[in-house]
Amino acid sequence: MEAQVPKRRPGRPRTRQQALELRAQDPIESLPPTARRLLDAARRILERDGIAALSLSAVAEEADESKASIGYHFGNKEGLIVALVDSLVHEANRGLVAQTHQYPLGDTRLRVLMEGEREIIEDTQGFIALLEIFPYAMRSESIRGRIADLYAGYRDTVLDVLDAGQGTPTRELASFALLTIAIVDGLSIQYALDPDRVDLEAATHLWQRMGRCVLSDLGMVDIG
Amino acid sequence: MEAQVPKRRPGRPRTRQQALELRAQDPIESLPPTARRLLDAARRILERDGIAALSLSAVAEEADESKASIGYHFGNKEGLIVALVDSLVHEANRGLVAQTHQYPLGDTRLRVLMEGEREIIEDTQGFIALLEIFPYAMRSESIRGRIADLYAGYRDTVLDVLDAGQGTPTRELASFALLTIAIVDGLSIQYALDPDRVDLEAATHLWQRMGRCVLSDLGMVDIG
DNA sequence: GTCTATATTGGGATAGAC
DNA sequence: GTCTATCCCAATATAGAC
Repeated sequence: MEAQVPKRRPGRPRTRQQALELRAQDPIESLPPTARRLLDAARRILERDGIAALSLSAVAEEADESKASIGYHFGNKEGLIVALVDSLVHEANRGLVAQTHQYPLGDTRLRVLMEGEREIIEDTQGFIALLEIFPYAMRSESIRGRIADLYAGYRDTVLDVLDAGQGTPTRELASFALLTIAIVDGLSIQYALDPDRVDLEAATHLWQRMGRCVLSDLGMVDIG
Repeated sequence: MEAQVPKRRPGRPRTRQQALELRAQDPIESLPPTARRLLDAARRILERDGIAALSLSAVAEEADESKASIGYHFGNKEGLIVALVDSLVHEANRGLVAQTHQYPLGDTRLRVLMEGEREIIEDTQGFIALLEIFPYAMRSESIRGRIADLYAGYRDTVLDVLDAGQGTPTRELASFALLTIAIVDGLSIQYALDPDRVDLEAATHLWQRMGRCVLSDLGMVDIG
């Protein structure tokens, strides 16, 4: 009896348009019900108890399914984690896009983006879950590629906010997107480790000031 | 036969002076030779093969010692990892302090700090090792506290560079230190995941520009 | 497709000789 | 202080019945 292998293996998207399309499809909606229950259970365990607690037995019990069904649907543990990453990545993308695209282009949306960062940092769950997977990601080409694509998507979203996404961004704008994402991650780490000694309010305020400073220099936006 | 428990348990340093003193002592120099070999072996395995490969058998083999000796010297695996974190933390601190303190105060040192960041990001080994431990850290109070102290030390070092360390920093300066460290970590993550799509050169250049912009605003430094 | 039962491995811990 | 040998357990994977 052959174990089923993960089906879709989409190539890394080459253009921003392709990346946007990739973000649109839900990787878990097409799964059989049992596989979906298993995946949901895995996500709950990862976020509640961490990667160390993510054993096949724990997943089976949490999902109220059998251990063997994991092997059937995902091949092995690696396959389960790949699917889990896909689901986390999709969710994370959906969240960011939803948060920014409900606002009009330009000044307001940028302010929303930067102020929204603080909420994202305080809601560390999703990010922490990805950090827990990081050790796996650095050893598995397919997992690392998926997370790398997630980050590329994040950067594209920031670019969309800044210039509505047309054309090739300047080197400065691309760098600004890189830094914006880096700030979110970096602050999340320090805040998760030690919330008492990390003043997110002041930090995001200063970061906004720095952004305003350089963006007006670049002639991009004036959010005063 | 009682297992030996880790000896030093220094309280969390309360002042910047205490933090500096803490950074001065080497936590592994006082260890017996066998314990030291075990710890060095653990560090090699962590950096080479990741946390998943850090089993007691692997450590014993790499160190050419017996598995039981780990239990004797460190109590259990958790104790070994705590000691490992101490050693990584000490090393990381030494690196940053050495890099900044060889330069004169003020403008030059700040530029060195910011340009040195790029090297730190490209040399991801130490940071990746800490990230691999992150899942443990979030579940173990003593490990998390040690890493939190490391970050507090980093931030203090940045403050030293900015104002030579006297007095209580303003909220803005404290935030700047926070952001500086966050940038290093955040860029490291994106660079580790996908070096081809991350232009460190341009990103650090833009970050320097943003720093210059806001610091001159604050009347702190002019590194033009 | 799903389950029970089991094979097999490898990990962490420790007793007891030296 | 250090080693050998062993114990116990948890985990993954899979065979085979239904």
